[in-house]
Order: sequence, then structure tokens, then C-alpha cells
Amino acid sequence: MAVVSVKQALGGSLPEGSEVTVRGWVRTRRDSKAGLSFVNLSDGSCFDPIQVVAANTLSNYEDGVKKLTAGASLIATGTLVPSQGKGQGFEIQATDIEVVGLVDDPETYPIQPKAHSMEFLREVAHLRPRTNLFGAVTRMRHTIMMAIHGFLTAEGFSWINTPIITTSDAEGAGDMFRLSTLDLANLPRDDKGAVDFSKDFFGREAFLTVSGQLNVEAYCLAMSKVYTFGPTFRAENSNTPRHLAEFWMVEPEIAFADLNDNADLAERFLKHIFRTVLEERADDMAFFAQRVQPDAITRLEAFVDAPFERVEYTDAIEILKNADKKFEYAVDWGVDLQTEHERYLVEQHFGRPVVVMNYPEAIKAFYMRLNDDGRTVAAMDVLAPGIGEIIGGAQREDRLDVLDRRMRQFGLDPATYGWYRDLRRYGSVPHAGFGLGFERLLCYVCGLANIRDAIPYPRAAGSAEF
RNA sequence: GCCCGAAUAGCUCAGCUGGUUAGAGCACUUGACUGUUAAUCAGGGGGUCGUAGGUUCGAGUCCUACUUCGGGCGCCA
Repeated sequence: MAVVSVKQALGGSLPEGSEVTVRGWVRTRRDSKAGLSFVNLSDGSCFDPIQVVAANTLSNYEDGVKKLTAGASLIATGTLVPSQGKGQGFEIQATDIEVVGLVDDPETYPIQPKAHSMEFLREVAHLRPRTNLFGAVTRMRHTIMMAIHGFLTAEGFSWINTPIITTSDAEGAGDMFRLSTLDLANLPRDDKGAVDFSKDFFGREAFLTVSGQLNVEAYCLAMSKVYTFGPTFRAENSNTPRHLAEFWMVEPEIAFADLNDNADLAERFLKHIFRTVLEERADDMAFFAQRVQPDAITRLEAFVDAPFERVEYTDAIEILKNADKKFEYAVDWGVDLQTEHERYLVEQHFGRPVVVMNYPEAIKAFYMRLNDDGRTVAAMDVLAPGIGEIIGGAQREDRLDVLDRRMRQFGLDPATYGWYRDLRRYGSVPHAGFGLGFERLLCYVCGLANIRDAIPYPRAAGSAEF
């Protein structure tokens, strides 16, 4: 008896009349007085559940099948046949149903065949994957992860596993989570009364990473095309639907490349991902379009078809200055673009994805390459309709003297960046890269409004349940 | 971190200007009916109205604090 997934059973590749076994969890059970019950069974392999038809001739019909409620688990064996009912291709005429686990209190089982609020489902994060929505999000998450690895692999990239524990303050990219094994109630002190981190586990201060970029640059200047993709940690007290304290970030880095090469890569990269989900997850996308975001599919299709607009930061400022719209934050050359500015550019002015390039040097990180004009750096942000900034990247400063100057300008001591400076001493080449917040991308694709629904167990300021 | 809003049954919500025993749908349960499919119809059980104070003859309703959740902004991915 072949054990098959619901996806295989519904997929049409198995011949009619096949004897199969499926295993999963009950979504709904409907009884018919004709002497049979219909059990919709889901195993996560695809959006649709399969209907298992259980006749009252089954030996455990009364004390097994009739006790099944939403959430119960079972193993069903039977014949795969074209369904007599509507809305499904195949069903299973059960010859045996083994009830594996009943729901001990059906009345309080949180997942019902009805609409739940996202807030409620966050409180039952361990059970929400059993809903249509989170099942779909979970499959999408996997599909996009694989699409990213697949695209970059096909383009000749190597996946570099940069460290999660770091001892450098990286880019000064915000607050970091301290990692320590010191006894907080009895901290070792030095002569001046400061905490003596030489007694700590690593012999110095350590933190969780806020970016793998600096580490991956070293591998870029050897392997040519690399990327890092893993969990990232930010300790900022951000209280928004777009921030997590723990999220996943993918950061490709390419050698012998400038900002335009970088933008080209970002465009191909995003389009590949969207094309992949449209092809491989049509069932889940149809659900998002139906229940979550009506234009979920059409906007991805538009994204795939439209060439990205590219605009200089300086020109973008002019566009905003000449806009009819009143902005809460004033626009002037030298200020960073606010969310409202980005949305105006993308959604109203251009109406398609935009790459804003070459920002004022004072508002961007020290490692970004100083342009010949002396007042901008080769930074880029990819803005998308409906979300705003989806990708941030830059060509890196590859000239040692300029890098040192920039570090001092930002109050950083070049001496503490010895290995990073070495990359500019030994065969330095122009190189560039970008970072993409994975959960933000997933939100966009699925039409989710809150990033806490894009990761199985969200961690955010003041919130780390499960 | 700043500003705003919300909290009533397991879930989603209604409950008007404070006034007897707090309602509906779903879920659960009983029955009817049915190759059903978020089935349908009829009945039933289920609520210290987030917590603690206060105002009042009387508070789900008004006030204060706290807690939790959500939204907007900032920081960012």
C-alpha cells in the first residue's frame, strides 16, 4: 500500500483505482444519512485537502470516524477514484481509517473552519500552520527560499555561511544583541570599574550578527560571486508591522562589478523569484488573491513584465519637490527619503519598481563607494509598489585610502577593521552587493500586512513567545 | 522611543444618551435531512464583559491607573 501525499493523490499522476494511504489532519467532517461521512484531510503538501469517504461499514465507524473533529489526525487507506462531488478531482474511498490522535476538547480547539483574526492566530503560532492561510504562507516561504538558492546557484554563486556570532560592531547598523556567559549578578570589573569582557566566553565583547556583508566581502574577493543567507538580529525597539528582532536576510556580493551590475542583478533576482512562485505555487497564490490581497497575482505579473525604472537620488529629490502632494517631511537634497517619499515615487510618479541610485554620502554607510562628485556614494535602494524599500545595496569602497578616510569620518577606528582593510590591500577590485529582508519579500508576495505572519515564530521587541 | 485606538462566549462581533435575567453567527452537543464539501434546518449547553480602583441609587457602558493587542511615525531589511 503506497503512502502518498495529498498533493500526489490529487495531482492526477496516479491511476484511478490505485490503492493508496494518506496521512494528515482533519479539516472538516460531514456526515450523510446515506451511511457515510466525508472527511477533508490536509497534510500540508498542497493547498487543497483531499476528501476521504468513510462508509458506515468500516468497523470503527461509530467509535472512530464519528469522533473525528477538526484537528484530529488519521491514516486513511483506500481506493483513489474520481470524485462524484463538485470542486475536487479525486477522493479516497476508504477501506480502513486509523484514528491516530483525537482532539481532546473539540469545543476549544482554536482552529475552526472559519475566518480567524491574524492577531488571534499569532497567539496560537504552534497551531496556525493548520490554517489555509499559514499553510500557504509556509509553502511560499519554502518555495521562495529555494528560488533564491536556485537562482543564485544557476548564476554561479557560492553560498557562504557567515557567522551568527560576531565580535565587530559591523556597520554600526543599529543596536545589537549582546552575547555573554558572564554572571550578570556578579560581573568581573577592570581597574576602572568597567565590565571586564576579557573574562567573557570569547575573551572580548560578542554580539549576534546584524549583517553578514563584511564577512561575505572577503569571500567575494576570492570566489567572485557569493551570497550569505541566514538569520539576522536587530535589537532596535522598532514597533511596526515591518520589523522583527530576528529575521532572515539574503546578501549577494559580486566582484568586478559596479552599481549598475548590482542593480541588474537585483532586477533579475526579484523577477526570477516572482516568476517561480507564479509557476510553482499557483494554488496558494490563487488563495492569496481570493482572500488576502485581490491583486496579489496581477501585481507580481506586472512586476515580472516591467523593466525597473532607474533614477538618480538627485533627480528623485527634484521629482518630489515638484510633486503636488504635501509631504509630512520636507524634501531637500541631503535628506534621506522617508517612506511617504518612496511610496510617492513608486506608486504615483513611476507606477512600477524603481531603483534610486547615488545617495548623499553623509546619510549612507562608511563602506559605500564614494563617487567622483565627492558628495554622493554608489548606494541603491530598490523600491516596489505596495511595500517601498525591498532591497538596499551599494558598490563597496575598494580604495584603501578613501575607506580609511570614510571610517574616520564616521568615528570608526580603521585599526579595528584590520582584516576588512586587508581586502583593499591584496588585490582589491570593484565589487558590489545588496541585502534583501526575506520576510518583507514574503509579505509582499503573499499580501500580508504584518511581518509577524511571515515567519513561523516571530521575535520582536517585547515579544518572544513559543 | 513618540502618538492614536481596542479589549464582551472557544472564535468573529453587536450591545444607542449608564437602567430588570448580556445577544447573534461560527464552533460544540441533540434531533431532522442530505454524495456532502466553510452543507442546510430546529433545539440545547457555554460569558466573574482584560485587571485594579473610582463616580453613581445603579456601570459591559463614564473616569483613572495598569496589562495585553493593534495601527501610524521614527530607526531599518
